[in-house]
Amino acid sequence: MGRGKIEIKRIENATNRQVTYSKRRTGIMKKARELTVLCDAQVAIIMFSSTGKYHEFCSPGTDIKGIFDRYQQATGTSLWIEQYENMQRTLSHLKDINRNLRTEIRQRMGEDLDGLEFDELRGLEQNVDAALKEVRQRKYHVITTQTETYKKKVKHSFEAYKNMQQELGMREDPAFGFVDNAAGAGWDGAAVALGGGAAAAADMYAFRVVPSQPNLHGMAYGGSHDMRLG
Amino acid sequence: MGRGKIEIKRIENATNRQVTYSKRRTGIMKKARELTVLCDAQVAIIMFSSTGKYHEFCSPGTDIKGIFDRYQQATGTSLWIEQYENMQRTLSHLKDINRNLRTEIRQRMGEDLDGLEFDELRGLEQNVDAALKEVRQRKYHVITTQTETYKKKVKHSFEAYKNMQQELGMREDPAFGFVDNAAGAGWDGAAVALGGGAAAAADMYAFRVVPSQPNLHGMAYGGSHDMRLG
DNA sequence: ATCTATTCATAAAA
DNA sequence: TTTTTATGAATAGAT
Repeated sequence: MGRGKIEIKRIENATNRQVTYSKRRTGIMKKARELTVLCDAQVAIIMFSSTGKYHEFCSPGTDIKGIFDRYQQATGTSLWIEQYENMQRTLSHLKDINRNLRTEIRQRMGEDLDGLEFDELRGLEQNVDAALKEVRQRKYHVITTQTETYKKKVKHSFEAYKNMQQELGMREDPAFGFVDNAAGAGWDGAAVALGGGAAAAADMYAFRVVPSQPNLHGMAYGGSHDMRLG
Repeated sequence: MGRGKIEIKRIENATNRQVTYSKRRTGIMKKARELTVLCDAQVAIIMFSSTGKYHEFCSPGTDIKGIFDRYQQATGTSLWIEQYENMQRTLSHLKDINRNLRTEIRQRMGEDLDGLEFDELRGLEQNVDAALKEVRQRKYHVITTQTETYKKKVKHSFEAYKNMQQELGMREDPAFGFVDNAAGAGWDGAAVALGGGAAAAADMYAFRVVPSQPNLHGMAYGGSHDMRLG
């Protein structure tokens, strides 16, 4: 059908290819429309040219999605439904897990204990007790390290100050002595601040429950767990 | 194209309609295949005859789903992709939450504390300490209730026994006395068992950390949290 | 795009 | 069904 028979193989000339695509596409669409009317059929066609241009045909009375839905039903081999249902399952599984995790956290916070058997309560108590010991040990370690660091800082700074004082005293007039004393008082102040810190640290080992709830990694210990799904 | 021109309208004769559907369907499929090869295009066709019979064509190198996915991208009108991506987002959000919850639980168990600041540690300690008090209180309540129940049971049973003994003593011969004594020993045994329970209860308030890890709601306190996604 | 010479598709018949 | 064949439709290459 044309001025000569052509071999069915890729048309190398890009222009010819594009022209042929246009003509034949129109032809197919027309055929599809005729089939739809003549035979009372439903047809959906989606096409992409080699240049990425997109065209579609769809029988009137439905749409591409409608035909694809029917296609999935007909084939049984659901393309997306399967994936979709997999995701649904995964999602609900994750939600279950999250609910359990929240329950565990609440129980570890001493809430919602009504449902627990005695043995479970005993296990929880021992576990929380062990955890408390761990946390205290870690806190102790941190405060020790921090105190050491402060001590070193102070010592270093104080030595720097002494050196400076000494150098100033050796080659400057006595008017600087007053300034030096003031600097010394400043360092004493730092030492007092450090002492305050140590006192606070000691205090922290007391079993004090304060209303303020610090956050850890964005989670409020003792607060409500608002990381649920919207 | 045939022995006579035909009008493009529904073929009323069912047989003719079916025959025409068959022939024209074949024709369209052939055209589609040719277009695919000649023009290096991607084509997908889905058809349903008026009798519900289903046929498809798809360019080699892809499948219906592939073309449909591309179609959705091209049109922007995401029929299903939007839903899919929503679910993906929800899923990854849930996973994040899950991870955070696990972290919180681990920290409440005294693990993974390295990343915590001092203030966070202090908050955690106070929180866990408060939780421990709650758990102990609850355990005490449970054990008290349980003990009361046992006491009532024993009392009730003992009274029933006494009544029986009395009745037997009143109208049966002394040979039953031996049997009654044996029954009494049985009740003594029950009392001893109860006493053992009470002793165990007292022991449970000691800060004992045992290797055994009871489960609560299917979750192992102190165990690994294996409720993660597969 | 539009125009033909050709080839192709297919309606009706068998 | 499939095959045949006369005929209308589609289109390759030219313009």
